[in-house]
Amino acid sequence: MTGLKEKLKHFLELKLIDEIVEGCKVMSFKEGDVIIDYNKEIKFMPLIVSGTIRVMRKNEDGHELLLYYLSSNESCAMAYTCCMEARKSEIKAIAEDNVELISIPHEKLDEWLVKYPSWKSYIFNSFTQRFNELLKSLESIAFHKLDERLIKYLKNKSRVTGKSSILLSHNQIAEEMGTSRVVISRLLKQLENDKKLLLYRNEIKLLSTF
DNA sequence: ACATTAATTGTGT
DNA sequence: ACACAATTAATGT
Repeated sequence: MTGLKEKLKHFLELKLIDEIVEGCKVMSFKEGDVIIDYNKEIKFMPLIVSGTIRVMRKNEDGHELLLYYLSSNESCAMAYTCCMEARKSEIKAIAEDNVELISIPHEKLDEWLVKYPSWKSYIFNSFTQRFNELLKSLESIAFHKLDERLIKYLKNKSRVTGKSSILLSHNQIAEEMGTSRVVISRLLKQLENDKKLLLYRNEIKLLSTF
């Protein structure tokens, strides 16, 4: 708990940190646990202390695709919007590994927004960050640059796992990106020919040139 | 050790 | 996108 204070110090003011430590619960999740599910009321906004969370969204045709990852000191922009009006969740959040997070009661969100400038800029920053990400992927989709999206996906995956090997089948990658397996296989093959990575069964090794 | 089967990956149309 | 071939891993005998 003391280490937690240290981490928050860098971007939140002290009085706010005290309030967080006083009034907020710390929750733990194991790999694969569902933290937030579709159509559930979101009563807490998560602030990740350690571990990483995968945020998914279901399409009209029932297919799930990956929105983004959340790791240390990040929070969920989607959860925030839902919390404010106590709306039902449009997303699903799954623990990618063991996760510790602070759950912030939704009553506090408004209150802190006017009370603490650092909270306001923290929330604002995480929104613009997500917004820019979405703009970039929108651009990629508009120009059919699936290869760029795949590269970002792989980089992301290796960042959150901390490993240069990605242990997934082409099919799982395709599902998370909302495409077909064949195109992923072909793109990966090209990347392998360009000496960017090595392909094995259920494993992709990223090379230093990646 | 070998055969069978299932799952993953590669490729052409 | 689809179909099929090739490869690899898993399991049983």
